[in-house]
Amino acid sequence: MGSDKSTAIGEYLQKIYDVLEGHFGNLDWWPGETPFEIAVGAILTQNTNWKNVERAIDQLKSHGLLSPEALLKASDDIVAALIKPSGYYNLKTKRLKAFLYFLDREYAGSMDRMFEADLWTLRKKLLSVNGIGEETADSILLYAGNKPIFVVDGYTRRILERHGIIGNNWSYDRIQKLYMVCLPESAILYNQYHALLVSTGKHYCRKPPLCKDCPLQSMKHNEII
DNA sequence: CACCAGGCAAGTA
DNA sequence: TACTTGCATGGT
Repeated sequence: MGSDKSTAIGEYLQKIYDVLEGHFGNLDWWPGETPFEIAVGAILTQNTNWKNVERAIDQLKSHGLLSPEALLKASDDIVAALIKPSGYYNLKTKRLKAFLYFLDREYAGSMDRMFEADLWTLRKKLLSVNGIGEETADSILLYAGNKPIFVVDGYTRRILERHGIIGNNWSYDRIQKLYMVCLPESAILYNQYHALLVSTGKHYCRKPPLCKDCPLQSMKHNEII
């Protein structure tokens, strides 16, 4: 991995990265064949198990609705029925449509054209879409658009908290900046790092006594913060 | 049976 | 600003 900004926290975050990468290897995220599919997945996976999201995406795909034009034309009832396994299906139908209207209005329905926009300007615009919050916006930017922006999720927060790196009241922005200030600006790095944190969160660090086989078990928490 | 999962927005004080 | 609640399926 590249050099850091030579702070204690920066070195610590890199150490975590190295340990996790040694354990999980190269994960090459996000599961999804096209940028649009990834954006749809980012919305559908809100507070939802990825396995359920896969079912929903498979259904959209098998009905030929995994393109902005097709999905925009499909009725809400049809979409809701197809994405049912992902939960909150009525709400998520509205959120998908809100994103589609935005994409159509601002970028003629083209993901490519959307990603030509300036990163932070685009982020702000995505956040103005109803149903797209910080994590969803950043997931779309990083995983669909290959933009160098760090994604913070529940797993990230939980792992950092448990290891004494952040407090329980740190804002999304603060955690995101912690990473982005300490680590080199790299979409490839941020992609892999977030994927590693999610894998860690899924398999370990679930309930408070840290499990013995957690890859981070050996890490010291030397008075970070 | 309870609890969780790759959140978000709207309502309340 | 800082809580609280609704949204919903499928797995453990």
